Amino acid sequence: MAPRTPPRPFEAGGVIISWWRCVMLDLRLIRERPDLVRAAVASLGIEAPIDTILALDEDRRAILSEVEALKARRNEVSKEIGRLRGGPGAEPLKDESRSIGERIKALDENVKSVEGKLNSAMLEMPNLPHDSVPAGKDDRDNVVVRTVGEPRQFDFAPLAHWDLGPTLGIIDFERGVRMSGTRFYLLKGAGARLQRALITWMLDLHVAKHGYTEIYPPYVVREECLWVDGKLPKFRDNIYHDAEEDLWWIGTAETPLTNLHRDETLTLDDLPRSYVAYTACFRREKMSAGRDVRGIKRGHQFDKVEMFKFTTPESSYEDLETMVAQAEEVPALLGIPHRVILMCTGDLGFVAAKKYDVEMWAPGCAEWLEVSSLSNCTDFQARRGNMRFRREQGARPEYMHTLNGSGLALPRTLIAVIENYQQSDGSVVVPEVLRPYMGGIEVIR
RNA sequence: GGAGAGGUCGCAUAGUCCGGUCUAGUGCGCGCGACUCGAAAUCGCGUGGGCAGCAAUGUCCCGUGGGUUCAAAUCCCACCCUCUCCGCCA
Repeated sequence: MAPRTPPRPFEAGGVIISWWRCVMLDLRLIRERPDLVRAAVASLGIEAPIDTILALDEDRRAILSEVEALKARRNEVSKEIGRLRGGPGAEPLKDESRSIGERIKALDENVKSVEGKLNSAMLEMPNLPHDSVPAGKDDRDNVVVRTVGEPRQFDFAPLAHWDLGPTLGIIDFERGVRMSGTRFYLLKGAGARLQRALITWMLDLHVAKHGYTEIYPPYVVREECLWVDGKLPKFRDNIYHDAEEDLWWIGTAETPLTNLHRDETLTLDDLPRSYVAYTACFRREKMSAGRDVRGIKRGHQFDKVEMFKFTTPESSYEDLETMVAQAEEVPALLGIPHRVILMCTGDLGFVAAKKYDVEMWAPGCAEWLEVSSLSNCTDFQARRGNMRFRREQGARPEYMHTLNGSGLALPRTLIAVIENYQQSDGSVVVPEVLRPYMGGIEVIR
């Protein structure tokens, strides 16, 4: 691929003025079916500047036709001046061209300002939900699609990982906090190794069995990457940012993976493309302390194995089901109960057209832990990142569809393993599938 | 971090000094056709994208963004990226 610098989708002041224009939600759809778009957005419970967009779009097209006619005339006049080679008769033409130029300049500034506002507004437009997504207000309306596996029956009271971990010496909260503050911890000995085993095993599973290509991406990215994957503008406050170099720490491998084929036009043969990446993830998570943040469930830094797929519009929903099944294999092979939740419109968020969560049962803290979130983002990210494909040589490029899903998030999977495999004496049995990655250790004690 | 070279229509290159027949030439690749029993070779034609428009067509794009000019691939400024040498190092 040609190493070209992607234009930044904004400039100081937040006004977008690059060629990065009008490609978020298809502008034509908003223009032609505003009623439909309005209803869809309303079902998400998200505010979107649809009226602003409609007005700006109309403005833009009106100015554009005028300015293009002027430019056509100026090009003509300039050519004529060139033919005259400075001979007589050139001067009046220069005057005409000059005055046309002034009008063009004024109108161009208009266009720029209108397009800037239009692009900002378009970047605020969420993706629209698929027909198969249940209507609902919030997470209470999500649908449990299936529950797989029976919770283990304990003949003692199972402990939560925040008790088990420190006792076993595999989780150290105090020293983590001493180094880095609240919401940091460290894993130690067999605990650190168990997490590493999970990472390697999951990567191997997705590469060898599911055909994904492993990627080791950068953990810091430029701002435009976050616009492309849809983290911006919504999550600005949750992202760590190095002001000195203007680099942003990823909150998920989805961000670099989404940008993997940015500004590329692939062929149909290239699709689908499946990638899996293990990365650390960084999130500011400005939640207050409380039950939800006890233990290692929600830290500022965590590890995750992420699956990502670039695919075609006609197969993306099928691919989503496949990806969910691939994520479910992790709890299945670990022998831990899990369930699959279909998110309702009100809990879909900004970029997904359809989204499932996979949750694993943790008997110690007695809750279903979200270990994966799998989304079909349809062409939403592809439009933002100009990611296209051609069906055949010479055919018009079309936007790809992108999907992402955790192939599982780590500390939570670790929690589930520890809590499900604990024994009455406080030791933890290593699941069968992980033993080859644990140097044969069968029990952590 | 310092010094130098450079980013052109899939790839490779010409053009940039001296602004206007560059609405970007050539080769390769690719597509269609001719020749052929078939193929190679050869010959002919074609070969990007965005936006506006019912269309004809117009407009914009020579790394990105500005500026100068009647007119910018070409001149000026800033930035991004690549390469070479030096320095520094996991």
